[in-house]
Formats: sequence, C-alpha cells, structure tokens
Amino acid sequence: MKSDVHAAIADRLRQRSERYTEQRRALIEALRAAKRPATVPELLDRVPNLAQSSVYRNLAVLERADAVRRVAGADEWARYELAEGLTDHHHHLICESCGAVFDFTVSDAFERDLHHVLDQVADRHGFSAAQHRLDLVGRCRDCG
Amino acid sequence: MKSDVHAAIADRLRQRSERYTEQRRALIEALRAAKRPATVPELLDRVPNLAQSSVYRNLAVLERADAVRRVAGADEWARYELAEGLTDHHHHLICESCGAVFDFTVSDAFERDLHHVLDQVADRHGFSAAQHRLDLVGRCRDCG
DNA sequence: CTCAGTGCAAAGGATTTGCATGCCG
DNA sequence: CGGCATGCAAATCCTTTGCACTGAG
Repeated sequence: MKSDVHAAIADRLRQRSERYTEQRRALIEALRAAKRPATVPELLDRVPNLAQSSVYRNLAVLERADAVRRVAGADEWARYELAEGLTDHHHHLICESCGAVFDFTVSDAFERDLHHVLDQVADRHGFSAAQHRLDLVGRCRDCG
Repeated sequence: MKSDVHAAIADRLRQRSERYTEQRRALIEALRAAKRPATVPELLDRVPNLAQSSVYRNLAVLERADAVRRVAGADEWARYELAEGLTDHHHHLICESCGAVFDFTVSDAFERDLHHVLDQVADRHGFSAAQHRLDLVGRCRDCG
C-alpha cells in the first residue's frame, strides 16, 4: 500500500517528465503522516532543511501531477493533502477558531445519495463536476 | 422582506454599538443584487466611490455582526454573501477554471438527511458545528 | 552536456493597519 | 464633544518568481 502510493506518484510524474525527487517523496510522506491537510509552515516544521520556495514549487508540481490536492479551510492558508485515489474519499471538519482541519467519512449509502443529488444539480446547471466538498464548520474539541 | 433584512442588520450592528452607515448599506445591497458571492473588486466596481480599505473593514464589521459570510472558492480571493438567515440556505457550484461561484439548493428532504448525518459526525468528533458547506467543484457552462 | 530541481533573496498581490480627518449621536 | 467611520498610503504576510548553482540522466 505504501509503495503503491509512491509508485503511482512516480508514474504520474514520469508521464509529465518530472522526477520523483527525495524532497517530493519527503513531502508526500509528511502529508501521509499528518493524516489531515497540512499547511506549508507545518510541512517546513516536519521536514527538515526545506527551502520554502521549493516546497511551494514542489507542491504545485505534485498538484499538477494529481498527487496532492489543495483544500480550502477557514483561514487563508493553503492546506494540502494526498489526492483522491491515493487516499480514501473523505470530508473535512474545519475549526473556525484555530483553523485546524480534520478528516471524516460518511456511510457508503449516504455518499451514493449525495452523488445522485449532486449529479442532478450539475446537469441542471450545465456544470461538469469534478468533485464535491462536504465540510462541517464549527469549533473543534480543543477550542470548545 | 427587503426592509426586514436591513432592519435585522441594523439591529445586530446596534447591539455591537456599530452604525449601519450608508456605505455598509450599499455593500449589503450590492451583495443582494449579485445573487452570488462577490469579490471585493466586484464590489468596488458595482458600488461607486468606495475606498478599498473601507470595503475590507466594513465587510469585516458586517461579518462579525453576522450580516455577511465569507465563502471559500477555488481561487484565493475572498468572496462574500449575505449570512444564513438573511437569505435561503443554499450551496455553491465552484468553477475551478474561472473561479466563479454560483448558488444552488437541494430538496428539503435531502437537506434533512444531511443534517442528520452531520450531527452524528459532529458528536462523534466532539465538534460543535456551526454550519455545513456542500460545494460542487468543476467547470461551469462557460468554461466548458 | 543538458535540463530539471534547489535555495536564496526579491518581487507580487490580496488584505490589513496607521494616521489624520469627517461626521453621526 | 467623543468615538466610530472613512480615505489614503504604507506595511503585512503568504505565495510566486528571477537567478545562479547543483545534480541526475
């Protein structure tokens, strides 16, 4: 499983004639370890000896290769997580106090209903849907 | 209905000993007219003779008074709409190509299901939920 | 050798803040 | 009068970009 992810990413990068460098691999590992969307400062903390600009550049490369995804939180900081397909489909709890983001999932049955409803909406609006976001915004346990 | 909104906002501002000035009223009117979340540049276009900084400041005041809400789109521009309670509950179609945001609604029945599911999620995570976001991300009609 | 990848410093761009002035209550 | 509100300009802060250097293929 672990190697599958790396292999998949290496593939996608290769197809774009880009390399799966040590730093990019380290970023992916950090995102896997975080278990929730991470900000650039968090990544700089977790992975030693990274140039800020390289992190931004590499995240952009990985995003174009569909290896990571940028998620919108409550604050204005970019957060990144592994792309859909490299992790399970999930949704986000967003704390509007501290800006933290946590993952959660819903039942397959509900997820199916959701898809069904959203397909109809997309049709009705001439919209070609790539993904959906279902976020719960509030205050996390720590922020009471 | 129109005056109800203004009256409600005036009230909420008064409670915070802030005034419902002409400029703030103009911003609210512009947001009502837009029928979808608007960016600061859009508001500056629509409402003449506004200082950029005042718009940011007034939107912040209105947000604290729970009269407007900041919504997260695909790009990094802040978008504002009237707060829940001053408009119907709705969700967003977000075009990842041009960044535009459109409103949509789902059936009451599905909305109830959604609430039910999310309540359980919030409980399970010790999260006190203020609101939910259900967004559909893709490409709008114009961006094909 | 060539070209992608990296680090550093400087530039960008949306948003915020300091400060002096205007104006409602 | 006192304090919020406003406008202008300068400052912030995350993010991007220019440039020279390193390293993989």
